[in-house]
Amino acid sequence: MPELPEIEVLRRSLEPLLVGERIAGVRVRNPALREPVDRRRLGRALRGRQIEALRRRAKYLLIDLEGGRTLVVHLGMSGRLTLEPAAAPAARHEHVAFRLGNRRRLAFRDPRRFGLVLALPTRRLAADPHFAHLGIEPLGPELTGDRLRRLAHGRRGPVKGFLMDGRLVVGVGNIYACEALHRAAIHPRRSVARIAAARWRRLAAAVRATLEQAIAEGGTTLNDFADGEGRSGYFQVSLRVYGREGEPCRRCGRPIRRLVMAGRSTFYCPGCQR
DNA sequence: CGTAGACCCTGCGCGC
DNA sequence: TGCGCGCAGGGTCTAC
Repeated sequence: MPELPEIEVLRRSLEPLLVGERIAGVRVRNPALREPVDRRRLGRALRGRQIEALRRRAKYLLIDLEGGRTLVVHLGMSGRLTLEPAAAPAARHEHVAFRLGNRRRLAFRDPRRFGLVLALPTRRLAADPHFAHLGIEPLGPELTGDRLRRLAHGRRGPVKGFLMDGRLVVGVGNIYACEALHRAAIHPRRSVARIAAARWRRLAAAVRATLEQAIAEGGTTLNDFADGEGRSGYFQVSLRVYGREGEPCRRCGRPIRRLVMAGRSTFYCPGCQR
């Protein structure tokens, strides 16, 4: 499921279905996620409380409850969060389930268990270690070419790693880093020390446009979600380079290449990315 | 300090 | 058909 657009699409689709509902109970089948789930704390923080709002910070989904509590969910690499009929049997890897009052349950499924489920006091979210170090939101007004240029000051590494560093800019994962760099015509290996102001502006615009387009296209899977199928939206997104090794660049026709950076597949066009 | 690599874990598709 | 390998959208920690 997860890069920022997928979480944002999930947030928008769940919001009308969850706001006003009450969490009747929490069931933890397997607490061994990225951090161990504390059954008692989670149950005590959530049980009986009504859901007031759904927010997002970086790739974290924030479910605000009455009484100043927030349910924090991170999907890791393989997490899904879906609404199921209460009577439906639990799917494989459904590690946590939130029983709702409307004969449904909110099911957290995550085969690889890189995800996260915890409850925090709403007012202490920003200071919590999970959030305190996070960088700027790429869809907000903070993301400008000038801001990126200043963030890069004193750094030398490749621009792809810079984009994916959540302490600087949040929400840009491996797929959309590749996509945004192609849109901006910048080579993923280019050092941030060798990017001038105009190129930074191009990159900021490309990141924003890439994420916004993915959200718009992901929105078409909303109905899937409401049906409880929880299908990924990736197959709908028109990717320019990711997963297209050997196929022609849609801009210049040269074959897309794949290389490995920091252990992650990186796709780019050798013809038009400099 | 900034950066690269290992690691956490399961499932899937591929070549043999 | 079965097996081993490489790969997968995230984040954190350690070692240089």
